[in-house]
Amino acid sequence: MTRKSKSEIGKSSLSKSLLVWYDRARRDLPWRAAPGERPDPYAVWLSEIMLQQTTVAAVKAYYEKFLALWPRVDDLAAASLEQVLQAWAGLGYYSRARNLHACAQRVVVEHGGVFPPRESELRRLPGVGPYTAGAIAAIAFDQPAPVVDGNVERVVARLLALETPLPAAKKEIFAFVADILPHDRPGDFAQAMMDLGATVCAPRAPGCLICPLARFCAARGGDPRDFPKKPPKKARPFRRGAAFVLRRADGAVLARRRPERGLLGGMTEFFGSDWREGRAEDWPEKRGRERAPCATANWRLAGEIDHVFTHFALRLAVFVAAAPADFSAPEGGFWLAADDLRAAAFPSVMRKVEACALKAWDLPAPAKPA
DNA sequence: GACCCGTGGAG
DNA sequence: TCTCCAAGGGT
Repeated sequence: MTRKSKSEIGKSSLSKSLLVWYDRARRDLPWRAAPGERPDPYAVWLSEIMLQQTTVAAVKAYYEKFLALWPRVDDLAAASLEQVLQAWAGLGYYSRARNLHACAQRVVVEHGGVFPPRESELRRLPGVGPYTAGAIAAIAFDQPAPVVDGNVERVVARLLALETPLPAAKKEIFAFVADILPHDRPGDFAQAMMDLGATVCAPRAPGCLICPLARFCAARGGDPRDFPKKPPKKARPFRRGAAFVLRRADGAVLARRRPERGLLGGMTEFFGSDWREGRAEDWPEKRGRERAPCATANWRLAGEIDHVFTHFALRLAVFVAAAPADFSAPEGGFWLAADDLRAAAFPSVMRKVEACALKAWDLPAPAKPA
């Protein structure tokens, strides 16, 4: 029997303390299997994609909706991209939805409808990066894969009092996690690290007094909030534009689809101008109207809406008009029937435009979709 | 590595 | 135009 070094004992003890805590304090989440049970890889994958840069609270309703609409991966693969985008609308980062759909089809066609258990195979699937591949391998298949997300980065940066700023510190963090990973419960270990980061080792209010890893933590004694070190953020530019909501007598509105790639790719939107950088005073009302999809309609300004994207803020002037009787949808446009409005693949910014227009017409705001 | 890509909630 | 951020991935 080989003697264990002091650091090996410390690492083993750290993992044990974490798992003991996890068995008592683990969060009960819809996609999480009961203790001792193996979760459905499809459910794990679906939840992991949705949880990318997205809060648990925001994901829950979408997760339930997707699982109800498409209980298995072949159901999702058989759906149209349009249906998937409609169901994803409002959750953000829409390339995830496009990749989700493509990934489901790949799993069906290339893997017989069964998710591959190996991290290296998972990594090749669209929308599955280093984190997600490790998470699925560990959680769904109990493979000893290191799982490093934002929570784990914060927990480890504090444990080690890492002076290296992110993202440069990722290598070091990954190596540490790989080193302490217990091979008997890799799935629970991954989820325990993330639960700890989410509920105890929180960004702003770390609960060091109740932390099971406090005795291992190098940041304890100082201010844990000093870690991880992060580079300063860039200023967010301001853009401005106009949106046009044209309404037919039967209540249908004119819409179009955005290009497959790029911002809000594949999503439905109202016609509008470009969104250009500039100050509010550089955008007189008249300039917006020039871009209207129907020159003969009597456009009036309904109001303005504000929306914040990841890398710019947007203010949109919302113009509304009744469609002339002889007007037909222009190239690239289509009429969205009043009954189909609620289910349309509108991103949140377009829901704001819609709400602004409905209010101007004194129409009731649509009920929030289930 | 840098930049693009949404949204809503907490503090 | 408060700031910060949440189970990242693609290019």
